[in-house]
Amino acid sequence: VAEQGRRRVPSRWGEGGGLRQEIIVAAGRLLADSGSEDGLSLRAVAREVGIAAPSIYLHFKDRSELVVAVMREVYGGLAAGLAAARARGLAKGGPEAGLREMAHWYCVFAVENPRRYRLMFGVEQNTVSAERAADHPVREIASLWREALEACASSGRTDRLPVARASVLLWAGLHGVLALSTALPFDPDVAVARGYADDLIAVFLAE
Amino acid sequence: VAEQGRRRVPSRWGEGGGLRQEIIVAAGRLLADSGSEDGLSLRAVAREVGIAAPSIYLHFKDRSELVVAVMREVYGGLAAGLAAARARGLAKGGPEAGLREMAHWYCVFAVENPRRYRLMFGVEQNTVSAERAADHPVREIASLWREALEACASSGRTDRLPVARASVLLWAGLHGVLALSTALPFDPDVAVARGYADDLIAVFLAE
DNA sequence: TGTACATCAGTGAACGCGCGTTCACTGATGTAC
DNA sequence: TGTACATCAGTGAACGCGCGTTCACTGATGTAC
Repeated sequence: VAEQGRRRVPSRWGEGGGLRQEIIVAAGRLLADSGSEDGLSLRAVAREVGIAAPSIYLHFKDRSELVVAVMREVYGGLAAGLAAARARGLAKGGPEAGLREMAHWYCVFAVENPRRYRLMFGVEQNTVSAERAADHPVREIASLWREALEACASSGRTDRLPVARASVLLWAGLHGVLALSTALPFDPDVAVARGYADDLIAVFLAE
Repeated sequence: VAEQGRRRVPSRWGEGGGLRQEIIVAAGRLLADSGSEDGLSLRAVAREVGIAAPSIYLHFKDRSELVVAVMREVYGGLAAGLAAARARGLAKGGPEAGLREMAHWYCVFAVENPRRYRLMFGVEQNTVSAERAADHPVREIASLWREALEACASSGRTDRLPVARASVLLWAGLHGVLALSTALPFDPDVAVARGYADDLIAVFLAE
C-alpha cells in the first residue's frame, strides 16, 4: 500500500541496496516489541519500512528466513556488548571486575529490553533446525561467561564447583532473576537485579 | 461443526454441567502444547472438546477469561505438587530433605512439561490486570520456597545471605537452569537438572 | 395425570479482520550495437 | 551520440486461511395449572 501509492525509488542494481538491511532493522524493532517469534508479521514489517508486503520476498525466501536473519543480528549484538563490558572491567580492575562489569551490563540489557531479552532466551527456538543447533549463537554467549569465570579462578580465586558447572549456574542464576522479574508482576528494577548479580558472583567466587 | 452435526446432549439445568470444566481441561491441554497465551484459539478448544465454538461463550465472557481460568488451575496444580513433595521429604528426612525433594519435583515438572512451564514463567502475564498482581498465584509459589529454606535455616544451618534473598536466588537459579535448558538447543535431561539443583542447594545452605 | 409454556444449553451460518503468499504488472537502470 | 532491449527493484490486486465474536435458531428440561 505504501502511503497512498507513493512508490519507493528503486535501488541501484548492485544487489538490492540497503532495503534488506532496512527490513531486518524494522523486523528487529517489531520483534523486540512483541517478544515472540509468532508476533512478527510480514505485513507489519512492510508497513514499518514503508514498502509493499511482497517486496520482502525480493530479499527473503519466506517469513522464517527473515526471523532467522533478525535473530542472528540480535544475538550478535548481545555478545558484542558483553565482550565490550568485560573488556572495560578488565582494564579497570582485573578479571573479577571484568566478570562483574559483564554481569551488570547483562542486567541492564535485560531490564531495558525485556521483550527482546525474552525473545532470545524465553522462547523455544523452533525456527532453528536441529543441525544448526551446533553453531547456535547462544553457545558463544555461554563461552563468554565461562571464560570470564575461568579468568577469575586462575587468577587466585578457587571455587567449590568445577568452573564449567559454576559458569552455567552463574549465568542461569542471572537469567532466572531477570526472567522472573520481567515476566512476573514484580518490579523490574535494574538496581535490584544488579544487587542479585553481585550476590551470585560473591557466592560463586567464594574462597 | 462438531463431527457432522452430531449434537451434544445438553446438560441438566443445574449450572451448565461439566462442560465448563471440560473446556478448561481441553484449553489447558492446548495451552500446554503451544506454550504461549496467544497460541490458544477458541475454535481449537471447541474442536478438542467436540462442541461448536460459540458454546464456549455460555461459560466464559471471552477468550481472555478462559485463559485466566486455565492459568489459575495450572498454578494451583504446581503449588499443590510442590507442597506435597516437600511434605514427603520432611516426613522422610527433615527440613533439608524437604527442600531437596521440593527442588527435585520442580525439576521433574519443568522438564516433563516444558511448554506448560514456559507458559507459567516464561511469558509476560499480559492478561492479568495490575490490581490483580497483588494476589497473583505466583506469590504463593515464592512463599513455598521461602518457607522451605527458612525451615532449614532455623534448624541449625546458617546462610551467608538473608533468607529472603537466598530463597529468591535459589528459585531463580533453578528457574534459570530449567528455562535455559528447555528453551535452547541443549539437552533437557532431568538428571542433569537435578544435579544442578543439588549444587544450588549446597551453595545456599553452606555453613 | 396431562398440557401449555418459560427456561436453559448448545448450534450453524455469517461478519469482518489480518495474515502469508502468488501473480502479472510497472518503470527505472543498465547494456549492445 | 542515439536507440532498442534485457534486467532488476518494487508494486497492487487477489487467493484462501483461521480467527474472535454475534445472531437468530433448535430442542430438551423443567414448571404452572
